Amino acid sequence: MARLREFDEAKAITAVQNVFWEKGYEGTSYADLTTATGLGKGSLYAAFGNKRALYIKALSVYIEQEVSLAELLFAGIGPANGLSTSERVQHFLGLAIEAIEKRDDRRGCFLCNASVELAPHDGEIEDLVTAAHDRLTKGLTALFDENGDEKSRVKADRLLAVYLGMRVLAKAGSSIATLSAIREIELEHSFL
Amino acid sequence: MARLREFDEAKAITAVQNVFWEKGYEGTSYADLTTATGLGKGSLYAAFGNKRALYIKALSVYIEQEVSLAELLFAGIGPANGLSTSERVQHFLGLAIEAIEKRDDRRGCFLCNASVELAPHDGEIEDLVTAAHDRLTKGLTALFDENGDEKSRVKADRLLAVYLGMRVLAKAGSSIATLSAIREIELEHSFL
DNA sequence: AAAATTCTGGAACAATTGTTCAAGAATAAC
DNA sequence: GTTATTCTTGAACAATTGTTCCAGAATTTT
Repeated sequence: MARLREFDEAKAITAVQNVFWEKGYEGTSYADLTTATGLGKGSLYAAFGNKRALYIKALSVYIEQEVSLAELLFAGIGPANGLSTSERVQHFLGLAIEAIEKRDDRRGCFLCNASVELAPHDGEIEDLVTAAHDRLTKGLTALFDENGDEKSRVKADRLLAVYLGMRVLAKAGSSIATLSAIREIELEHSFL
Repeated sequence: MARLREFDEAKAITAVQNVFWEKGYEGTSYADLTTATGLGKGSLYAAFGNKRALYIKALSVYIEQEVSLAELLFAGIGPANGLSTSERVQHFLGLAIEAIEKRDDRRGCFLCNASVELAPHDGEIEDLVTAAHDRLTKGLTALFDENGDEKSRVKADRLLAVYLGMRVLAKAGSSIATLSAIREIELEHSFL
């Protein structure tokens, strides 16, 4: 043992996450990351490695946080306790709306961004993204299964597509009215 | 008048389009573009301008081509003549599946890629993307109107979201089986 | 053929890229 | 307090970035 690490590792990767989330992988320079974290290049490299490793770390943390929350939502655990199937789906799609509505945040879903920008070119990132999608799909499938839905799996896949599509529309500048209307009709249709 | 332009302008922007489509805006260097077109930097700059102008040009051409085709499909004109509403929607969503199935092409939809990477940061590109989405939505709305659908507009927005979501899933590595199943259930649900 | 004009390729540019490394600061163990 | 170890900062690095510019090639008009 010797000199202790001065910076908070978790805060650093949160800062890194925000930069990649906002600007994408190629749009982010290592200088952006040192600025955002307030660290020297040496420290960042020593702690996490190169730019790609940093991105993978940030994405992994994002997935672990957001997908876990979604799983709780789908399962009706915690804050989602007592919510109906429809209400849980409503909250899920609401993620895409609230980011715009409440936070004026057009960074979209980091997972979705990674799928578009990097998954086709980087096998490791593809695996991360695929695993995250699988967890979401499984959670949604179980949710639909609660109602004895026979096509639970396909409906789960389709709902994930709707969610991702809404995220894309939000980045493209779709209005809250449009996004809300999509969610509304989606809820009507899914549970006839 | 003096020396004539030696290269084919249309071929050049097609080459440029393919590079941006494959690698994204930030992932593409001007050197990539000169390599792809076979032109010197001077020629490219003289003919089209800087990197951003080149991207906007390539995106505009893509939109004009693809959105026009989609409009014909929705309207049942040309190759789509005689197709039912359901069949036209099937073909539309098929765009996301066939790229993978027939061409093993994971570049996705250039318009969707632009929405994710650039629309939130570049107003001019946002406008292009929004206009394209509007044309698609209008075409779909008219299609649903043929059946006297009262919620044609919202259904159009929702279908666009499904399409974009499928494009994201395809980039993320979703199987053809999954994508096809999504399309199938989407067709069942949309026309009850 | 000469002149005028436009195109072409690539050299040149400063700025930025991702990464490495070394010199010094800070702390734990002795 | 000394030693050993780890951390921190930032200088240094070669490579690449987007862009400009110029010398020469090509073509039309005179």
